[in-house]
Amino acid sequence: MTQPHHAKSLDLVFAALADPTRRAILEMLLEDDMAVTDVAEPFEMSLAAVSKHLTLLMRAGLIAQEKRGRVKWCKLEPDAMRAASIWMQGFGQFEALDLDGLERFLEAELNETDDTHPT
Amino acid sequence: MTQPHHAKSLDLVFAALADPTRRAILEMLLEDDMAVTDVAEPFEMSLAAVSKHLTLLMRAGLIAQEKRGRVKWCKLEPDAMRAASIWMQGFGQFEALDLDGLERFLEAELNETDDTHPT
DNA sequence: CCTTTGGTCAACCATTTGGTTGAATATAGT
DNA sequence: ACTATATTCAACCAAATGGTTGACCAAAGG
Repeated sequence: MTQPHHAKSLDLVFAALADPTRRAILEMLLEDDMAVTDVAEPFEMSLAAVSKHLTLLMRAGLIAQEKRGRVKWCKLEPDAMRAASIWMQGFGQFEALDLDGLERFLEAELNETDDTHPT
Repeated sequence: MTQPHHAKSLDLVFAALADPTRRAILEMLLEDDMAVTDVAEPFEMSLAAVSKHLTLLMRAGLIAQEKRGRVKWCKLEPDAMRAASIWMQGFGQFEALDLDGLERFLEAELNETDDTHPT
Protein backbone atom coordinates (compact mmCIF):
# COMPACT_ATOMS: atom_id res chain seq x y z
CA MET A 1 0.00 0.00 0.00
CA THR A 2 1.59 3.24 -1.20
CA GLN A 3 -1.23 5.15 0.51
CA PRO A 4 0.74 7.56 2.71
CA HIS A 5 -1.34 8.38 5.76
CA HIS A 6 -2.80 11.39 3.99
CA ALA A 7 -5.38 9.86 1.68
CA LYS A 8 -7.03 7.67 4.24
CA SER A 9 -7.21 10.56 6.64
CA LEU A 10 -8.80 12.77 4.01
CA ASP A 11 -11.33 10.02 3.40
CA LEU A 12 -12.20 9.83 7.06
CA VAL A 13 -12.35 13.57 7.63
CA PHE A 14 -14.51 14.33 4.61
CA ALA A 15 -16.77 11.37 5.31
CA ALA A 16 -17.16 12.50 8.90
CA LEU A 17 -18.09 15.99 7.77
CA ALA A 18 -20.66 14.70 5.31
CA ASP A 19 -23.30 14.24 7.99
CA PRO A 20 -25.33 17.14 9.39
CA THR A 21 -25.58 15.62 12.83
CA ARG A 22 -21.82 15.30 13.01
CA ARG A 23 -21.28 18.84 11.76
CA ALA A 24 -23.74 20.08 14.37
CA ILE A 25 -21.83 18.20 17.05
CA LEU A 26 -18.59 19.83 15.96
CA GLU A 27 -20.21 23.24 16.11
CA MET A 28 -21.42 22.52 19.63
CA LEU A 29 -17.96 21.46 20.69
CA LEU A 30 -16.59 24.67 19.24
CA GLU A 31 -18.15 26.46 22.19
CA ASP A 32 -17.18 24.03 24.90
CA ASP A 33 -16.08 20.53 25.76
CA MET A 34 -19.05 18.32 26.52
CA ALA A 35 -19.98 14.97 27.99
CA VAL A 36 -21.47 12.41 25.63
CA THR A 37 -24.91 12.65 27.21
CA ASP A 38 -24.94 16.41 26.84
CA VAL A 39 -23.83 16.17 23.25
CA ALA A 40 -26.71 13.81 22.59
CA GLU A 41 -29.35 15.81 24.40
CA PRO A 42 -30.43 18.18 21.59
CA PHE A 43 -30.81 15.43 19.00
CA GLU A 44 -33.88 13.42 18.29
CA MET A 45 -32.09 10.13 18.25
CA SER A 46 -30.91 7.53 20.69
CA LEU A 47 -27.82 8.02 22.78
CA ALA A 48 -26.31 4.99 21.10
CA ALA A 49 -26.68 6.64 17.71
CA VAL A 50 -24.88 9.74 18.89
CA SER A 51 -22.23 7.57 20.48
CA LYS A 52 -21.61 6.03 17.07
CA HIS A 53 -21.32 9.45 15.48
CA LEU A 54 -18.76 10.36 18.10
CA THR A 55 -16.83 7.21 17.29
CA LEU A 56 -16.66 8.25 13.64
CA LEU A 57 -15.52 11.74 14.63
CA MET A 58 -12.86 10.15 16.81
CA ARG A 59 -11.56 7.91 14.07
CA ALA A 60 -11.36 10.91 11.80
CA GLY A 61 -9.35 12.64 14.49
CA LEU A 62 -11.82 15.51 14.65
CA ILE A 63 -12.48 15.07 18.35
CA ALA A 64 -10.72 13.51 21.30
CA GLN A 65 -12.45 11.78 24.18
CA GLU A 66 -11.19 11.58 27.71
CA LYS A 67 -12.91 9.55 30.40
CA ARG A 68 -13.00 11.19 33.78
CA GLY A 69 -14.95 9.26 36.31
CA ARG A 70 -17.92 7.76 34.57
CA VAL A 71 -18.21 10.72 32.25
CA LYS A 72 -16.49 10.79 28.89
CA TRP A 73 -15.61 14.28 27.77
CA CYS A 74 -15.51 15.23 24.13
CA LYS A 75 -13.15 17.89 22.92
CA LEU A 76 -12.77 19.41 19.50
CA GLU A 77 -9.54 18.59 17.67
CA PRO A 78 -9.68 21.15 14.89
CA ASP A 79 -6.19 20.44 13.59
CA ALA A 80 -7.59 17.34 11.93
CA MET A 81 -9.35 19.65 9.50
CA ARG A 82 -6.18 21.31 8.36
CA ALA A 83 -5.20 18.82 5.70
CA ALA A 84 -8.69 18.74 4.26
CA SER A 85 -8.98 22.50 4.32
CA ILE A 86 -5.63 22.90 2.64
CA TRP A 87 -6.55 20.35 0.01
CA MET A 88 -9.70 22.27 -0.84
CA GLN A 89 -7.85 25.53 -1.10
CA GLY A 90 -5.92 24.06 -3.99
CA PHE A 91 -9.10 24.61 -5.96
CA GLY A 92 -10.63 28.00 -6.58
CA GLN A 93 -8.94 30.97 -5.03
CA PHE A 94 -11.83 31.69 -2.71
CA GLU A 95 -9.86 34.06 -0.55
CA ALA A 96 -9.07 32.35 2.61
CA LEU A 97 -10.94 33.42 5.65
CA ASP A 98 -13.86 35.31 4.22
CA LEU A 99 -15.06 36.30 7.66
CA ASP A 100 -18.19 37.92 6.40
CA GLY A 101 -19.28 34.89 4.45
CA LEU A 102 -18.24 32.70 7.31
CA GLU A 103 -20.48 34.51 9.69
CA ARG A 104 -23.51 34.41 7.43
CA PHE A 105 -22.83 30.82 6.78
CA LEU A 106 -22.45 29.61 10.32
CA GLU A 107 -25.62 31.40 11.24
CA ALA A 108 -27.46 29.69 8.43
CA GLU A 109 -26.06 26.35 9.50
CA LEU A 110 -27.18 26.93 13.06
CA ASN A 111 -30.70 27.82 12.03
CA GLU A 112 -30.97 24.97 9.70
CA THR A 113 -29.68 22.36 12.08
CA ASP A 114 -32.90 22.98 13.99
CA ASP A 115 -34.06 20.25 11.69
CA THR A 116 -31.59 17.91 13.19
CA HIS A 117 -31.68 18.90 16.83
CA PRO A 118 -34.82 20.93 17.45
CA THR A 119 -34.93 22.58 20.84
CA MET B 1 -38.38 21.08 5.14
CA THR B 2 -36.63 23.98 6.84
CA GLN B 3 -33.34 22.75 5.38
CA PRO B 4 -32.14 25.87 3.51
CA HIS B 5 -30.07 24.88 0.52
CA HIS B 6 -26.89 25.01 2.58
CA ALA B 7 -26.99 21.85 4.66
CA LYS B 8 -27.88 19.49 1.88
CA SER B 9 -25.22 21.00 -0.30
CA LEU B 10 -22.61 20.60 2.41
CA ASP B 11 -23.68 16.98 2.76
CA LEU B 12 -23.23 16.39 -0.93
CA VAL B 13 -19.95 18.23 -1.25
CA PHE B 14 -18.29 16.59 1.71
CA ALA B 15 -19.61 13.18 0.74
CA ALA B 16 -18.31 13.67 -2.79
CA LEU B 17 -14.89 14.61 -1.46
CA ALA B 18 -14.73 11.58 0.82
CA ASP B 19 -13.67 9.28 -2.00
CA PRO B 20 -10.08 9.17 -3.29
CA THR B 21 -11.14 8.40 -6.84
CA ARG B 22 -13.36 11.44 -6.88
CA ARG B 23 -10.66 13.65 -5.40
CA ALA B 24 -8.24 12.38 -8.02
CA ILE B 25 -10.76 13.23 -10.73
CA LEU B 26 -11.10 16.75 -9.40
CA GLU B 27 -7.34 17.14 -9.40
CA MET B 28 -7.21 16.00 -13.00
CA LEU B 29 -9.90 18.48 -13.97
CA LEU B 30 -7.91 21.19 -12.26
CA GLU B 31 -5.48 20.99 -15.14
CA ASP B 32 -7.95 20.78 -17.98
CA ASP B 33 -11.49 19.97 -19.02
CA MET B 34 -11.80 16.35 -20.06
CA ALA B 35 -14.14 13.92 -21.78
CA VAL B 36 -15.64 11.17 -19.64
CA THR B 37 -13.61 8.46 -21.34
CA ASP B 38 -10.39 10.35 -20.76
CA VAL B 39 -11.28 10.93 -17.14
CA ALA B 40 -11.81 7.20 -16.76
CA GLU B 41 -8.67 6.10 -18.55
CA PRO B 42 -6.18 6.24 -15.66
CA PHE B 43 -8.38 4.30 -13.25
CA GLU B 44 -8.47 0.58 -12.78
CA MET B 45 -12.22 0.39 -12.87
CA SER B 46 -15.00 0.22 -15.40
CA LEU B 47 -16.15 3.23 -17.35
CA ALA B 48 -19.56 2.81 -15.76
CA ALA B 49 -18.05 3.12 -12.31
CA VAL B 50 -16.31 6.35 -13.23
CA SER B 51 -19.50 7.58 -14.82
CA LYS B 52 -21.24 7.08 -11.49
CA HIS B 53 -18.54 9.00 -9.69
CA LEU B 54 -19.01 11.84 -12.14
CA THR B 55 -22.73 11.80 -11.45
CA LEU B 56 -22.06 12.23 -7.76
CA LEU B 57 -19.65 15.08 -8.46
CA MET B 58 -22.31 16.67 -10.64
CA ARG B 59 -24.98 16.43 -7.99
CA ALA B 60 -22.59 18.00 -5.53
CA GLY B 61 -22.08 20.80 -8.02
CA LEU B 62 -18.35 20.19 -8.10
CA ILE B 63 -18.25 19.66 -11.83
CA ALA B 64 -20.41 20.56 -14.81
CA GLN B 65 -20.92 18.40 -17.87
CA GLU B 66 -21.64 19.59 -21.36
CA LYS B 67 -22.38 17.27 -24.22
CA ARG B 68 -20.85 18.28 -27.52
CA GLY B 69 -21.39 15.80 -30.26
CA ARG B 70 -21.17 12.40 -28.71
CA VAL B 71 -18.55 13.53 -26.26
CA LYS B 72 -19.46 14.76 -22.80
CA TRP B 73 -17.00 17.27 -21.44
CA CYS B 74 -16.36 17.59 -17.72
CA LYS B 75 -15.35 20.89 -16.23
CA LEU B 76 -14.36 21.75 -12.73
CA GLU B 77 -16.80 23.95 -10.81
CA PRO B 78 -14.64 24.97 -7.89
CA ASP B 79 -17.11 27.47 -6.48
CA ALA B 80 -19.06 24.55 -5.10
CA MET B 81 -16.25 24.07 -2.60
CA ARG B 82 -16.53 27.57 -1.24
CA ALA B 83 -19.25 26.94 1.28
CA ALA B 84 -17.56 23.82 2.57
CA SER B 85 -14.20 25.51 2.75
CA ILE B 86 -15.65 28.46 4.59
CA TRP B 87 -17.47 26.19 6.99
CA MET B 88 -14.23 24.42 7.86
CA GLN B 89 -12.41 27.66 8.41
CA GLY B 90 -14.80 28.38 11.25
CA PHE B 91 -12.78 25.80 13.16
CA GLY B 92 -9.15 26.26 14.00
CA GLN B 93 -7.48 29.34 12.64
CA PHE B 94 -5.18 27.43 10.34
CA GLU B 95 -4.13 30.44 8.43
CA ALA B 96 -5.84 30.42 5.17
CA LEU B 97 -3.78 29.59 2.16
CA ASP B 98 -0.75 27.93 3.65
CA LEU B 99 0.92 27.66 0.28
CA ASP B 100 3.84 25.69 1.54
CA GLY B 101 1.69 23.08 3.18
CA LEU B 102 -0.54 23.07 0.17
CA GLU B 103 2.32 22.27 -2.12
CA ARG B 104 3.66 19.42 0.00
CA PHE B 105 0.17 18.14 0.40
CA LEU B 106 -0.87 18.10 -3.20
CA GLU B 107 2.35 16.36 -4.07
CA ALA B 108 1.67 13.70 -1.51
CA GLU B 109 -1.88 13.31 -2.77
CA LEU B 110 -0.64 12.91 -6.32
CA ASN B 111 1.88 10.24 -5.38
CA GLU B 112 -0.57 8.35 -3.32
CA THR B 113 -3.33 8.34 -5.87
CA ASP B 114 -1.05 6.05 -7.86
CA ASP B 115 -2.90 3.47 -5.85
CA THR B 116 -6.10 4.54 -7.43
CA HIS B 117 -5.03 5.32 -10.93
CA PRO B 118 -1.65 3.72 -11.56
CA THR B 119 0.01 4.77 -14.81
C1' DC C 1 -26.38 0.91 -43.84
C1' DC C 2 -23.21 -1.01 -40.77
C1' DT C 3 -19.76 -0.53 -37.31
C1' DT C 4 -17.25 1.77 -33.97
C1' DT C 5 -17.00 4.93 -30.26
C1' DG C 6 -18.83 7.51 -26.16
C1' DG C 7 -21.60 7.13 -22.47
C1' DT C 8 -25.51 5.73 -19.64
C1' DC C 9 -28.85 2.36 -17.68
C1' DA C 10 -30.33 -1.76 -15.22
C1' DA C 11 -29.68 -5.49 -12.44
C1' DC C 12 -26.95 -7.40 -9.28
C1' DC C 13 -23.56 -7.94 -5.21
C1' DA C 14 -20.85 -6.89 -0.96
C1' DT C 15 -19.95 -3.45 2.32
C1' DT C 16 -20.88 0.61 4.93
C1' DT C 17 -23.98 3.86 7.19
C1' DG C 18 -27.37 5.62 10.19
C1' DG C 19 -30.60 4.30 12.93
C1' DT C 20 -33.18 1.14 16.36
C1' DT C 21 -33.64 -1.72 20.80
C1' DG C 22 -32.10 -4.40 24.76
C1' DA C 23 -28.46 -6.08 27.40
C1' DA C 24 -23.97 -5.19 29.45
C1' DT C 25 -20.42 -2.51 31.95
C1' DA C 26 -18.49 0.93 35.00
C1' DT C 27 -18.65 4.50 38.17
C1' DA C 28 -21.22 7.36 41.70
C1' DG C 29 -24.47 8.20 45.25
C1' DT C 30 -27.02 6.62 49.29
C1' DA D 1 -25.14 -3.69 49.08
C1' DC D 2 -28.43 -1.39 46.07
C1' DT D 3 -29.65 1.88 42.70
C1' DA D 4 -29.19 5.27 39.42
C1' DT D 5 -26.35 7.39 35.81
C1' DA D 6 -23.07 7.32 31.85
C1' DT D 7 -21.71 4.94 28.04
C1' DT D 8 -20.92 1.23 25.04
C1' DC D 9 -21.95 -3.30 22.85
C1' DA D 10 -24.52 -6.55 19.99
C1' DA D 11 -27.88 -7.78 16.93
C1' DC D 12 -30.70 -6.21 13.73
C1' DC D 13 -32.74 -3.33 9.76
C1' DA D 14 -33.21 -0.18 5.74
C1' DA D 15 -30.88 2.51 2.65
C1' DA D 16 -26.78 4.14 0.32
C1' DT D 17 -21.93 3.17 -1.80
C1' DG D 18 -18.75 1.42 -4.85
C1' DG D 19 -18.10 -1.82 -7.79
C1' DT D 20 -19.28 -5.41 -11.59
C1' DT D 21 -21.39 -6.94 -16.17
C1' DG D 22 -24.32 -6.73 -20.23
C1' DA D 23 -27.66 -4.39 -22.75
C1' DC D 24 -28.76 -0.07 -24.63
C1' DC D 25 -28.86 4.58 -27.17
C1' DA D 26 -26.67 8.28 -29.80
C1' DA D 27 -23.43 10.19 -32.80
C1' DA D 28 -19.64 9.68 -36.14
C1' DG D 29 -17.13 7.45 -39.88
C1' DG D 30 -16.59 4.28 -43.42
